[in-house]
Amino acid sequence: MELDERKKKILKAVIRNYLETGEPVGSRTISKYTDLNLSSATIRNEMADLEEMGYILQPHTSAGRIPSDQGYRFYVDTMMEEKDREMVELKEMLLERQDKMETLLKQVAKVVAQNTQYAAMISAPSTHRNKVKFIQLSRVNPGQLLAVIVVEGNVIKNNIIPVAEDLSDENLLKLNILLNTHLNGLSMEEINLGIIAALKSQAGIHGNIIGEVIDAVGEAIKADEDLEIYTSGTNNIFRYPELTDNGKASELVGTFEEKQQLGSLIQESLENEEGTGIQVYIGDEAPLQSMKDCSVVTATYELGEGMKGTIGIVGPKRMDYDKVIGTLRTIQSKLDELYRKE
Amino acid sequence: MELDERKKKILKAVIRNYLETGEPVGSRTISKYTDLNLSSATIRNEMADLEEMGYILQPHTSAGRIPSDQGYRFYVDTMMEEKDREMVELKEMLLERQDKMETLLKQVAKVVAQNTQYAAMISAPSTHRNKVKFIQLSRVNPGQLLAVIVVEGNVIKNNIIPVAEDLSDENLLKLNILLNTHLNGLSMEEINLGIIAALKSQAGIHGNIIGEVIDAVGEAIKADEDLEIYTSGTNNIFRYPELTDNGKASELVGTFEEKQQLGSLIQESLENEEGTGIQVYIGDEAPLQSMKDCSVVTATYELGEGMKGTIGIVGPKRMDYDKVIGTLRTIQSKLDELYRKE
DNA sequence: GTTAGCACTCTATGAGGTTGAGTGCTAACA
DNA sequence: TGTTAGCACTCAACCTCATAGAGTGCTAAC
Repeated sequence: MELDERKKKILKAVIRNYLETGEPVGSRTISKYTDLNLSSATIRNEMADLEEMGYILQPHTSAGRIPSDQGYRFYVDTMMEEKDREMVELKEMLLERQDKMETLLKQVAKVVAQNTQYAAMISAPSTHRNKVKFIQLSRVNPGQLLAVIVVEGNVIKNNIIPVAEDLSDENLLKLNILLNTHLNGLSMEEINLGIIAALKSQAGIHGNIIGEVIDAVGEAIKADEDLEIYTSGTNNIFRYPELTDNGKASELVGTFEEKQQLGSLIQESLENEEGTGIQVYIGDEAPLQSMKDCSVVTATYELGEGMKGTIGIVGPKRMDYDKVIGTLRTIQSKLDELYRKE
Repeated sequence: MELDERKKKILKAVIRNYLETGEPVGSRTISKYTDLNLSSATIRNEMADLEEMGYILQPHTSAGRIPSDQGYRFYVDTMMEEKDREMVELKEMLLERQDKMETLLKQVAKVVAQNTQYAAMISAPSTHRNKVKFIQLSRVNPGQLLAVIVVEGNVIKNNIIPVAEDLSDENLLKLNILLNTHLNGLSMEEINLGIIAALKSQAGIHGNIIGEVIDAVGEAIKADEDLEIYTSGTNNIFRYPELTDNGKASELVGTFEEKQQLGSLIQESLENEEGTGIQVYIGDEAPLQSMKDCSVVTATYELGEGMKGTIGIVGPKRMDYDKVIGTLRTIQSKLDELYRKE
């Protein structure tokens, strides 16, 4: 069977209507509120076809139709009309420039959640590929060294390194020079065991203690930056009964609290990125079991210097895709703008 | 009317039973399952008295009794039998020592939530009163200085300071010495505008740029450490219908996500602290509107050096107070132990 | 002071009936 | 051949009513 123009129009009408009301849509409604000028009977025939083709389905025999996952997918892929979103708060927010990445991200998440009325999350940009700019070891206490590492994008890591034996000022200075000359300009990804070993052999005679410290610095650099993820508007899920019935809410809230779980979503989104960097996962398409009754829309953003992160929105399948995608696009461009200004 | 021994016994039985079952408790149940050997009729008379005195109440005329807030309060204050809690996971967890405060706190929250099956939160210890141990300014980029400040307890703060004009190596060194000699040993609280001004005048001739940097360091020290709070087991609230009915869940989840809101609870708990540092808020007693149908138990903990933080547990009023308080006490002592070992 | 007995209250449960939205099918129509 | 009016049918949602059962308060007797 073919999906002709009329069927498309009807499908679109069904989806639009269902997105608005959340109620199954009947043939009479379609017949009255479209410019097709067809009787409900004709619509019924067409709807039966659409159901057979898998685009819509009936919750029960005597109810109207609701879109199936396939129907949503078709809508998102071919029929959406993105809405432009003006977000005043966002503009104001970005005017007073945030020095702290954390604050910025939290605010973005909040604005997104408030604008869309869905649950939002945002991952801090990964800095693995950023280059080391500056390394410094200082003596804080006898027996404790402080290692500070700054990478491009002014991301700062610090670690306290316990040492068995004190280093002389002279050795500390040497070590600092050694570390900086060898590691500056390398990305954190590139600093591997081989490089660390080479460094150690260069340090030469000073032996054990220095070896220890170099190892610790290596560790500090490698240390899996624990995926920072911020969420906002988790409680928006309570606006949608289909996400809250039968204890589904518990699962979702759990997932949003255990931020690592959201990691797989971030991962997936960064990997599949192409084009606009916006992706829609409908129902089972999302990699998280707890979201099988949701739709998830993700967008990657870039803060320059290869620092890529992901914003995600989680809501019911009958999500206002147009609005959500419009919002995410606006955010993407604002963040881009923000970076360029710097 | 007086609360004699028999009434107390009956009250205790009602509360115990209700904590277990969550169902209103009838006179017959009490008559059968206590060692009082009284008929249900007698119990009924006593229960009528207890109701008049405000310790228990009836959801409706033909139902059993449930404890009132006053009843819970009486129970918590005078009749509780704390249960010793052995928490194997906790021991294991603390064996592999956590170097990062953040990881430690998250794990504690998780263990507490899992053990009690209520929602848990924990605030990072405040470091306002901790003394500055070490300050260092370094040049990262032309035009950007990195300020690293270490306070007792090895809490590290860092800030990038933009400078209009580059400082010479010599001046930077002088500045470092100046900052360390004057600020070391002071607590962050103690470093006020007066001290900063004195420092500036000491810096003397170098004038503007140095003044700017000193101001920025002052800012960095003052910068309200944004109350770090971690939560775990928020979704445990779904185990208790009385917290989930009529959209209450939404409010609670919101409060747990917006961590600042939990701040007032932390505050309250630290202020009212006395004795064991454990406090119970029943219903309206908690400072948060969203928790008016909950009970909240908080415990302050100390990681030495005056670093005090708060652990909180939020659950239904029919919470297993004995277990919760036992758990918190165990945690308190483990954390104390942990510090002593260091 | 304690208890047995009884009338009373109120919730929870389930059966039965009604309504209304919506369908599928058929036959007539353009 | 596509469209439509009409009709019988289905099913969830809602209301009502009756019943069972848990529990109470009160009274009178022990």
